[in-house]
Amino acid sequence: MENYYSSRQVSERTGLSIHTLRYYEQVGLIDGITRDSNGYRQYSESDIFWFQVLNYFRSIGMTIREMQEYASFNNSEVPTITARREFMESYRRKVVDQMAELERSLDRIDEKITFFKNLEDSNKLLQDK
Amino acid sequence: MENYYSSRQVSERTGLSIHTLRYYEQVGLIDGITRDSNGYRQYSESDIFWFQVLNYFRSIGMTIREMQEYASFNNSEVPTITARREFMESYRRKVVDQMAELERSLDRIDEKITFFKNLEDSNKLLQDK
DNA sequence: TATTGCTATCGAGTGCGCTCTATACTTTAT
DNA sequence: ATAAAGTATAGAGCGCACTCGATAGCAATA
Repeated sequence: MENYYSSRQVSERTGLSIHTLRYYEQVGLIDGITRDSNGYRQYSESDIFWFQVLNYFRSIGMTIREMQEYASFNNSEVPTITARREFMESYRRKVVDQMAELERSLDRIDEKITFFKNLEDSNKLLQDK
Repeated sequence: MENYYSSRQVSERTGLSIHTLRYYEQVGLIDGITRDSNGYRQYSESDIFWFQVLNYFRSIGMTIREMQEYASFNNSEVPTITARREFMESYRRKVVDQMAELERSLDRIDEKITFFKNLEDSNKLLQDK
C-alpha cells in the first residue's frame, strides 16, 4: 500500500526539474528507485523527502560533491546523527569563511569608492576656482 | 622612451597567467596592445596598471561581464569618475546582497544543527533509562 | 486509430573563467 | 650550429551544475 509518484509529480512537489531528478540519480545522490513494467520510475514518499533535503542543500549553496558526502551517511551502518550534525557544522564554517571573504571584499570596495569620492571632490574644487 | 614588457614580465608583475592576459584581451577587457616586428606583444606601464585593476576586480569576485562594463568607461568621452564610483557602489550592493543570502543560509544551517542536537539529546535520554 | 503527451536513454550543449594543447616561429644560450 | 626557452594563434578541454536535444517506447484522449 505504498504510494508511488512519477517524475513529473516529484518535480512538481520538489521544485526540481525532471532533468535534475535524473541528474541527481546519475551522480549517485539517490539510488534504489523502483521501476514499473515499462521502466518508468516510481518514486516513493521517502524519495521525495530526500529530494527535498537535496533541494534544501542546494538552496544553501552546497556543491554536489558535498551532498554526495552527506548522502553516504544514508548507506552507513554506524549511527549517523552525530556525523550529520558534524557535517553541518563543518559546512557552517565554510559559509562563515565565505562571508568573511565577502566582508574583506566589501572593505576593499569601500576604499575604492572613497578614492573616487575624493577625486570628485578635488575636481569640484578646481571648478570652483 | 616608453618601456615595454613581455607577456612573461607582465604575468610576473600582475600575478595573472600569460594565458589569462591573452584571454582578457580576447574578451575585450584590454585593447590597443602594441606589437613588435615579430608580432610579440609589448605591454606598456599603463597596460600593467590596468591588469592590476582587473586583478583587483577579480579578487573581489567581479565577473568578466561586470569588468567589461567598467572597461567601457575607458573608451568613454564623458567624465567617468562619477560613473566609476556609481559602478562600484552598485557592485557594493551586489556584494551586500550576497552576504545577506549567506546570512540566511547560516540561519537555516543553524536550525538543522539544532535539530540534530535535539535528536542526539533524545537518544542520550533513551540510553540513560 | 491517430495524435498528443509522458517517459526513457545517451550524449551534446551551456555559461563561466579560465587552462591547456598543438603547431609554428623567434630569440637566447651553449 | 643546435637546443632550449619564449611567443604566437586557434581551438579544445575542464569543472560545475545543470539543461537541452534526438530518438524511441508507452499511454491517455478525441
